[in-house]
Amino acid sequence: MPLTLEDIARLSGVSRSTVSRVINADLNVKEDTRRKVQEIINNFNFQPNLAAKRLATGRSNVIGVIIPAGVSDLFTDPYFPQLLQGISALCNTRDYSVMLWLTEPEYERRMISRILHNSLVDGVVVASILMDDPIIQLLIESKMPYILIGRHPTEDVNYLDVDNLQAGRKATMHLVRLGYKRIATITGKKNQVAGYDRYLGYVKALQDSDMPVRPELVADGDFTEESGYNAMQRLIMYRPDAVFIANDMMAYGAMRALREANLRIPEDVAIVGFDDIPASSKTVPPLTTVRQAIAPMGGKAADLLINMIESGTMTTQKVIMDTELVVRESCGAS
Amino acid sequence: MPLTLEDIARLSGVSRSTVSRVINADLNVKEDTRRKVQEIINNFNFQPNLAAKRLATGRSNVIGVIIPAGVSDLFTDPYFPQLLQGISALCNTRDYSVMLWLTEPEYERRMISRILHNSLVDGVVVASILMDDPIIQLLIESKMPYILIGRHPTEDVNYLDVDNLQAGRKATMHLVRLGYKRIATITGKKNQVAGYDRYLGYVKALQDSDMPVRPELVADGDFTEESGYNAMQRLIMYRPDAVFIANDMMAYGAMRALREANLRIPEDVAIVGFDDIPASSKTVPPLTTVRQAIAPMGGKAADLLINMIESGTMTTQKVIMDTELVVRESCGAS
DNA sequence: TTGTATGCGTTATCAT
DNA sequence: ATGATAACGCATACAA
Repeated sequence: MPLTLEDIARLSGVSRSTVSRVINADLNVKEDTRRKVQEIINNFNFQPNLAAKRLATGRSNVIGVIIPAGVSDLFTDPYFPQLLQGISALCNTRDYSVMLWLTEPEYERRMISRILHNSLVDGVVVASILMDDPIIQLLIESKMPYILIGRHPTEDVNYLDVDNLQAGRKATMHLVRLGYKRIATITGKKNQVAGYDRYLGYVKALQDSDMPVRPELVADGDFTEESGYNAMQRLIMYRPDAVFIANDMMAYGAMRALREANLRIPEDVAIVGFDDIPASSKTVPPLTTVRQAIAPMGGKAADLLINMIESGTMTTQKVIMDTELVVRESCGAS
Repeated sequence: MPLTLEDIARLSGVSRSTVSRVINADLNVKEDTRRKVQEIINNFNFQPNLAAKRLATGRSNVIGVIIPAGVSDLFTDPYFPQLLQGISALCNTRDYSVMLWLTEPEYERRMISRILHNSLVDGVVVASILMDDPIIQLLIESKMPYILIGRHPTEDVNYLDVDNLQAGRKATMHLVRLGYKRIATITGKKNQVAGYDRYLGYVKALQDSDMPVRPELVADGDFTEESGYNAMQRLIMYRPDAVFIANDMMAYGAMRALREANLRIPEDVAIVGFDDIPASSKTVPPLTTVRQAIAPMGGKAADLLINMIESGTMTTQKVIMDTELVVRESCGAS
């Protein structure tokens, strides 16, 4: 039912090829006819059929975003919305569209394999990969341009990440400098790179300060509020005077546990979180936390991916984004 | 580079059409050859080119989701992630993919028009529409199957929504029954249907109870935490003993304002929110709020849309989802 | 039951 | 500078 190149050609008295040239800004077209054709296009609000374009050129101007829904909590953590926002905004500027897949673990492999081979997208951004995720292999084999959000230990893998290790170190170091002696940590999932690296940063800060890493002061969580609450309850008996917590959601849980135990923040226990999600400036007391620029990271990822697509190159990229420690009352700042 | 039907045909010693029949589960194919072909397909992990399929059939098995990013706060409110989750999960079950557009106000019209005409998607879900949104007209004119999330006052428009009016009435009525006399409200944006309808529900509850609607007890917000905080500060001087607040984010802001004014919840001021976002069971005190099933609503919307697409009908649909009042301590429940 | 031929709406190559 | 024509990979009407 929609108009085609052929229709526009007939209406403006030229051939299909000329119309195509006008649309693709080909220089070999007389200014006069260009204007004439463009007017018809505008009048009828003609939009070329992208499926046909895809078939003819091999490119769709669509990138895929794959979010393994099982990995993190899509509902409570604004991480993914922000990432999507960044990706989407950049795609708008470069005339790309985004295809979104929230993959469920049970279908993940099959679905990924479909995505990589059915030619719907020119490249993919894959968010929140596990350290040992098998889909990496599929990605590499597929020859499709891709970029991971989240560092990956393997060689020859394209990724983009915040410097979780440095950030974890910086956050813990802040507590060291403030004079805390029994600094604990609540970790994220250690099979996720972010969880692992933040934990390593904590360890490194203590080692660099010649302080012991006490196993009883390391409590594992899984990035959810609930797990932060539980982890803090386990930690309390070991009397930490400060805690570095691998994300803000868990920090809220930890604060809840401290409140229930009638411990004051930061007088009895100081807290540092990670993410600076919007609510963190509104907690009581406001949370000291590491700010990572999620949306810009998404934009950067999409930009790199589109560059790879358009240049046809697949050079390995490893980009590390900076972070910033936002100091608030939860660890004693005024 | 990827394999084509032709390749598979050659490899399995049949014709292109037979392979096509196998893939599309056509009954007219001998079980024997079906198995043979299927095996080749599996061995080579063949995936048909969807652009070509789209071109040949006129259908892409892709639906679009359009979220006007200007309308609400994508980052702090889990509404959109949940909606996306519901849509995505349903699409997985029906073998559809989703294309996501977060439209920015300045480009919105042009972008929508492109989406509706470039044949990338078979239909669209449009979230969070303004009451007077001009894109409705574009939708109707385009003849593309669509469904709005959010009631729309115009006739002959397909939408799906929670019953905001009933829910607002139910929430306010709860406060009436508990004996509160000076019940205030903090509204959402009144040019969004949800904001408007929840406000109407508040008014209706008071009228049905022969209580006056006092203008000074109505404070307008815009669904953000900050606006809830400001609105509550304005309300305090008029001494409300209870407040119905049009969403949970604003309720958090209001609770912050009350805390700063040294007013106790619910002893001095009782609170009812709307959304039951995950954090609402963890506030102090836990928030009484209206729960709407967002993800299921997204799934339902996608289901309806796909039905429209596959049946080729465009009958007007108006579906209203139920809500549930979750009573917690913020209005005096144990 | 299977194969052949045609068309879907573009782009791209080749003439003119 | 422009037009005719052949792909692109699939589905499908028709023939066998």
